[in-house]
Formats: sequence, C-alpha cells, structure tokens
Amino acid sequence: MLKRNKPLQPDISIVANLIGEPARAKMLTALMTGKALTATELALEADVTAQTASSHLAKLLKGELLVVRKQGRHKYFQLRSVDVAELVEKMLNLSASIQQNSIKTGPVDQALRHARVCYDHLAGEQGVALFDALLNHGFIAEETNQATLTDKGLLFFSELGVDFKKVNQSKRPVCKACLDWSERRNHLAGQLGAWMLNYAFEKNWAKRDLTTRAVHFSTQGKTKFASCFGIKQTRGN
Amino acid sequence: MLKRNKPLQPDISIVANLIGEPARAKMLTALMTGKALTATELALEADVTAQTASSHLAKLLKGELLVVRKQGRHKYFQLRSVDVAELVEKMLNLSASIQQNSIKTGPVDQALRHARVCYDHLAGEQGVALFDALLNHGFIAEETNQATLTDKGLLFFSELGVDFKKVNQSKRPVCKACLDWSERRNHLAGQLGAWMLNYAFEKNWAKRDLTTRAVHFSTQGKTKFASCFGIKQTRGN
DNA sequence: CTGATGCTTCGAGCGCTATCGAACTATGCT
DNA sequence: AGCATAGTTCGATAGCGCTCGAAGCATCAG
Repeated sequence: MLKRNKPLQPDISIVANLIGEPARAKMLTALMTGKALTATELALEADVTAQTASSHLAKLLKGELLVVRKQGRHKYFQLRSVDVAELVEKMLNLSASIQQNSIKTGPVDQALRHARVCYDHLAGEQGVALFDALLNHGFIAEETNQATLTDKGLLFFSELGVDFKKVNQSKRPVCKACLDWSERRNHLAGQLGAWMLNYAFEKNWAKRDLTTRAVHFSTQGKTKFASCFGIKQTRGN
Repeated sequence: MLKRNKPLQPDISIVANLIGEPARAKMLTALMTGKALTATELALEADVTAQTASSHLAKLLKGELLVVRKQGRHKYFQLRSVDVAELVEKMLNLSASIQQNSIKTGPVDQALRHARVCYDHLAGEQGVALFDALLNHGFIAEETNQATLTDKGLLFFSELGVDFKKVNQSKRPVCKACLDWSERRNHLAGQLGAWMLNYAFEKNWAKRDLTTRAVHFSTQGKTKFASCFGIKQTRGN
C-alpha cells in the first residue's frame, strides 16, 4: 500500500493516555484545587499505595503535566500550568455531560455544589451567583459564553485594589467565562476570577476545605462577600 | 483506614482513556476536519485493520464521543458535538506545546501550516491573517484571548448575508478566539468562523484536501477571499 | 547515633486490551 | 442470481502496564 506522507500533527494520545489512568485522573482532579499536594496526599486521593503513586507521579512529571517543589522531605506537586487546568476542566465538563447520571446528595456533595474551587477561582452556586451579580451591575458583559470587563467594571475593581497595569502584562485573559459542571451555567474565571477568590481568602471571608475542593464561607464572611460584589442572597446557609 | 465520603466528581479517566489509545486518537484528530468519515477511511487513517477499527469505533460510540449515520452500506462517523471538538482542540494545543520538537517541513506540512480546517473554521497562516484583518478593520475586538463582534462587524457581516437572527438563537458563541497550534496565535472560531470558511467553499475560492485537513485556495480564490475580508497579501503562493 | 517518616527502586505477578486471522452478515452492483 | 465491498463478531495471542511487597535512600527529630 502507498505510504502517504503523514502530516505533522501533535500526538494527543500521549497526554490523553496519561490522564486516562484512573489513579492519575484522580490525582489531577484533586490538584484542581490549585493547592500543591504531597505525594502521600495524592496517593490517598487516588487510593493507591505510595509506591504506585510514585510511579504515576513520575509519569505525570515526564509528561509535563505537573511540576514539583521539594521542601524538606516532602514533595509538593502542582498542575504545571493554567493550560493543563483548563484541559482538565474541559474534560470534567464533557464527562459530566456524558455521565449525567447519579446526582448524589451527600453532605460533601452539597458543599461542593454550593461553593468550590475551580483551580484558582470560585465555582458552584456561589460562583454563578457572583457571575450574575457582576453582570447585573454592568461590571462585565457577556456574549454567548464569552465575558469581557466593562469600563464600569474596570473602575470598580481598580478601587478595590486590582492593579491593572500588572494584570495587562500577563497573557492570561482578564475575564473568562467558565462553564460550571454542577450548575451548567457560567462562572467567572481568568485573572479576575482568581483575584476575587484570593480576595475572599485574604479577607478571611472563606477558607478552603482541607481535603476537598469545597470552599467554606463563614456566616459573616458570606454576607460581606455578597455585599462587596452585590450578590443577592438566596436561600440560607 | 477511614473511608472518607468521596465527593461526586465526574470521572475524567473514562473519556481520557478513550482518547489515550493511539489509533483512536488518530481517528479523532482526523475527524477534526468536521467531515464525516467512513469506517474504512478511519481505519486507514489510524493504520489498523478494519476489524480493529470497528472495535475502536464501537468504543468511541459507547463513550459518546462520536455519532454515526448509516448510508447504504457505509457508516459515516462524526464527532458528536462541538464540545468534543473543543476538547480535542485543547489537547492538540497542549500536546503541541509539550512536543514542540520536530518542526518538519514536508510538503503536506507546509500546506497544513498555510491553511487548514480546524473542525469547522479556518486555521493556519490564512486563519490568523484573517483574524488580524478583522481586527484591523474593527469588525471584531480582542481582549486577551477573547474575541467579540463589534457593531461595525455586525453591519459588515449582515451585508455579506449573515442572518444574525438565526445566529443569535444558537447557544454557540458568535466569535471565539481559538489558539492555533502551528502559528501560536489566535484565529477566529465560533459561528462566524464557521460561516466564513463555508462561504469560501461556497464561492469556490477554496476546496478541502481529500485526505488531510489542508485547505487549498485557488490563485484567484485567494485574491478574492483576501479582498473580501481585507487581508493583506503576504508572501506568494 | 537511633528511630520515624517521606519517597523511590526493583522485581514478580497478573489482568486488561489491542491486534489480527477467519468466518459471518449486510448492502450494492451487474 | 452471483460477486464484490463494507462492516462486524469471535477467539487466540501477545504484550504492555498497573499493582504491591520488600528493600533502599533521604530527611528530620531526639
């Protein structure tokens, strides 16, 4: 048979294969918190022994999906870049829409559904509520799955302390609409999304859950967070 | 050991595993042309026998990444949705940035680099040139990796025959910046991107390559295409 | 130093899955 | 009808890679 000149296309099977192993997939989704995790933590997360985890982590490193930082006798792993996080996010979304089956309602799930970290910004009910609020106040504009900062929004966030000189130097989008797999609606990602989540942590309005992606707001914190960004309070909790 | 309540998260390993097999990965990238392909075509593309291809295709169907249409004794396979295409696209980009090695320069590759189909819109040098031209004329506005249609652009495309009533009914974004893995710059995706590529085909300015993702412009067609959208002609060919 | 903890390497076991030959069904062409 | 082409099913094979036990480094705390 005639061997046709195969075009140079990146081979996606390598990356996909790395993610395609259940244990590694669990590790990657665990790292979607944005937090750096140690090898043992990831082993627990993936339900494998330390040895197995070690070999998986080595592969993920070699495949350039993760980076490590050694600190004493610990090794802290993180997703290598926002690109990797975005890929995982897209996979989560597609997977959610394919496995739209069991809508469990355990306590952990409810917390996750309410507010959780999506790599570096806020997702869940609170995430989309925030997005809606920003829209209502005209701080951002939405055009079918895209989000852009308005002049009004620029002013608002400048006064809150966002340094847009610095922000604009980065190639990363300021605003980015990110589809929420539990709510099936948009929340805000991008630099601004990351900034707001960080702001909530700094002000002690909320704190991360130690083991899951959940974000826990204090009662007071939630009120302040809502008033700061003009979110209409809905049902309790 | 204490079995902690695991949060409900979609399992990304299933989808990733499907893509992670080299033969299946090749099939999926082949389908990025947007064209429907038969089982044998896909078998050739993936370099496997018909039997093997059949089993792979069955898995991709079960995994809901593809859809089939039976026509006579042929089966035409297609990516199931734009979501799937976008996922594959993201994987191509990430993979390209990881394997930024061999920049081959075969004839096929040059054609691909020049102009190719990215699922349903134009990519490659021509794709980014088009994007730049639309920017220069103020038809679209760019804000760090986002693209939006301007009023001026709305007028321009309306006059060209785009039915925006229909367009706005769809949930799909009108404009979408899509990172080009060969050029490492944006080109235009979304409904408008798809519309323009289709327009070029309709006007017979260009035609698809039968076996690759390459798009071949006729000499005349290229001139007309450029003048229609105000693209500055660069080097020959 | 000794013991404890975090992580890695080695080796053996073993299950999963991609692969293809051969045989089968289905459709189309003449 | 009779043959060619498209696609599938079955079964056997082979090999890859996940897994964990055991032993080995590395780091830290006394």
